[in-house]
Amino acid sequence: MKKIRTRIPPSPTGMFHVGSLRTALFDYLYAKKEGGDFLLRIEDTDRERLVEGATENIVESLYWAHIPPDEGVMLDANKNITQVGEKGPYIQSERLEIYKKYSDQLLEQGHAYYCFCTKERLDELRKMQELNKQPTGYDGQCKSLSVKDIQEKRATGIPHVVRLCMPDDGVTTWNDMVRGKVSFENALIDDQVLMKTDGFPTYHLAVVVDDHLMEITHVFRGEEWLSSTPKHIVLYDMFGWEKPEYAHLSLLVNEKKQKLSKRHGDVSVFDFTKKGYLPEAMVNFVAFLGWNPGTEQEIFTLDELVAAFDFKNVHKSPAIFNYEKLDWYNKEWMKKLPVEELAVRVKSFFISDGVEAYILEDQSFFEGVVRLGRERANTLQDIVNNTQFLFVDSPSYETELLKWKKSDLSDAKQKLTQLSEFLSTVENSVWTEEGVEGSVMAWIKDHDYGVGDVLWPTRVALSGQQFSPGPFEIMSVLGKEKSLKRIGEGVNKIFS
RNA sequence: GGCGCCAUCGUCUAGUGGUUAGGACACCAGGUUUUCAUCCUGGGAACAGGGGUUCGAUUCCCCUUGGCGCUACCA
Repeated sequence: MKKIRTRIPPSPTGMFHVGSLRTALFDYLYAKKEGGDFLLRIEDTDRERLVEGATENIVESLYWAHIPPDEGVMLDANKNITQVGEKGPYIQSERLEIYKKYSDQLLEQGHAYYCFCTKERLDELRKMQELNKQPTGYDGQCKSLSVKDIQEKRATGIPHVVRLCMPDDGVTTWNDMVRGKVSFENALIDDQVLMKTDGFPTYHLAVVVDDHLMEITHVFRGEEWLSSTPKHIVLYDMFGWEKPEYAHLSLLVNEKKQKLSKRHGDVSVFDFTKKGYLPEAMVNFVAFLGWNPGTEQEIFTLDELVAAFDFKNVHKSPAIFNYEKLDWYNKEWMKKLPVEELAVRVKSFFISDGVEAYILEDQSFFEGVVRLGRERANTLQDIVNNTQFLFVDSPSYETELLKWKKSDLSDAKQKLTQLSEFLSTVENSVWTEEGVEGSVMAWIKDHDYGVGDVLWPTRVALSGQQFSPGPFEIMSVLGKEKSLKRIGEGVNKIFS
């Protein structure tokens, strides 16, 4: 039984895309499920679109999502980029002589030919074809060049590319893991450029050569590759190599059902990490785009996904990337994570927001903050946003806010004054959420006060906000001293 | 234009010839509650259309329509 090997081959042309994350996740899940390996290969053959730092971003995104590669481009102990494995290099720009070798082989065998056509001619050709409503594609002019012509042109240094010599009859068919039988007529397929004038291979040559040399058994990729698959299959046959299994995954699309692109909103993994989405939520969400476990379970850990994953539940229609559902997953995961763990994750968001690091050293305070912040948060950033009032000296708010429903401010002042006196008698040892709640509720009952008449102004005095966590939660986080200070300030705001 | 892929609630989806077409998100209503959130209960909401095949089609086949993808010396 051959070892299963999958791979994610991103181009470093920008931040790692959520669609690539989903493909990578499926690669990872399948490999892990089958006891195989998952590799990362960097496909940097387009020299013009290279983006600095993109490779780092790709690797870091994979690690962030907890789906690190087993082989290929990886991170070392110091978080530096490194390459690990016997089949390297795993960065295509470092493999140029390999592609040259195979390109030459194709040339020799007559499966490819030199093409000296200029960009201008090609543009012109395409324009004419479009004008005449003909299928676009190379017209094969250089295919019939004589050996002598070729030698002359090469000798004079005219730039050339190498083109694949597609068979002009027959049908290329394969059995796709998600789509079943797919066929294309060879005659309709263009003589694809394999080697560019700059000596770099195109995707089509490089991907086939590398997947073969790296012993990739399963190729999972987006549906946009469906129509170029015949070219790849033809190449495998020309080389006499064993073909991998293909699975063309449905596209991730936006509300307008178009391919997700950065022109419309957030599409890179980094966009979501910086907003405070958890990798667990992101992975969980993205796994459910085009796949389902066949049960009604919605929340899955990575390990559970590995166990449950099966291609028979991968389906073929495109999936809209639904940000609201992502929020829900993130909220669920924030609830599910232990508070101390969530505190670790959210810490940097507080720091970025300007909270002094030493304040967060107080573990019980910080965890209290987090516990209370996550109740109303969809993201880590939300936790920061809705707990800001806990970090200020005194919350600022309109005095009117202290007024509860049909009650009035002087009543609020009276209740707060009395409550303050009572609270100052509460022992520090009782000053927990439950302790304060028990004491205060009993006190309210003893005085036969309306619960809202007391608790509303108290909560507002503590938080300064119309909507906030409950007063007992806040008091337990703030502690007795600060709580009494805020209630006192509330009293002073009201001039009776 | 050519080629290809796709088609169940608004969204993610279950369903593989016989179901009151199920769940989740979102939405709406009610309840709990000191606010908001949580939580609980309930509700509206879908098989694109037309032909076949069949005793019977959401399910199988064909056509139409619609959406999308590819059609580069980009991946």
